[in-house]
Amino acid sequence: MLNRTQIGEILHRIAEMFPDAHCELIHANPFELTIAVALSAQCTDQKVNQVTRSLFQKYRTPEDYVSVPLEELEQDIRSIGLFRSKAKNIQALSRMLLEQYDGQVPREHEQLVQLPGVGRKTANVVVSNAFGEPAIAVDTHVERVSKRLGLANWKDSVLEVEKKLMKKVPREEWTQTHHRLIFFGRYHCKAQNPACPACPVLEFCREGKKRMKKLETV
DNA sequence: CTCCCGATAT
DNA sequence: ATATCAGGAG
Repeated sequence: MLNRTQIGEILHRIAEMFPDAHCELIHANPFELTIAVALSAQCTDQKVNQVTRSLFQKYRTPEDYVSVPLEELEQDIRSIGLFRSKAKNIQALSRMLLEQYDGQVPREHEQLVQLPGVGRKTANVVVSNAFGEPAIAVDTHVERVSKRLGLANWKDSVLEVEKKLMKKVPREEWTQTHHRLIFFGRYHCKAQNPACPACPVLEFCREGKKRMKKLETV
């Protein structure tokens, strides 16, 4: 549907819209980033930052997370949701870091996804934001935006969406593009009430045009 | 595929 | 009341 030129124009306009898109999870090192991303599943970045502000003061190393009872860590992250599985994962992840990696977060994607609670998306966020390795992490925003715009198909899995985006974008722009698509999805092309009437890429968006027609009939 | 789950927006 | 939020594991 979309040709090379159109895709380039779409990404260019989104880049102009959010020139300073970046990781909004507050962190001071790769370990904190890994914890923050693991906590961010089905939860807003704002809420994660609210919890990690105190969490990262109490827990600074993998040893710190392992040294408390599971129930205590659960209470410390309870307000984030999915807190039982996340607390268990964080302790197991910390143990694995201590046993296999001398307490350091590994730099390789292949090793990161072996950590409990770390899947493909989280690993991509860590390698790109903490270690400078180009990656496109497909989260709920990237998936929704890509499918609405027609950069991917509605039936595509998140892995298929990631592959299609990597093919359409130069490798050295993967991480920036990833952040811009997140900002675009979070602040403009939102899940509920997307701002189609004020959208700079409406002319390329099948879903947007469809939504505009529905607005006219009302 | 379902389950995990509290907080917030709509 | 319901949908959604930087998903991952079983």
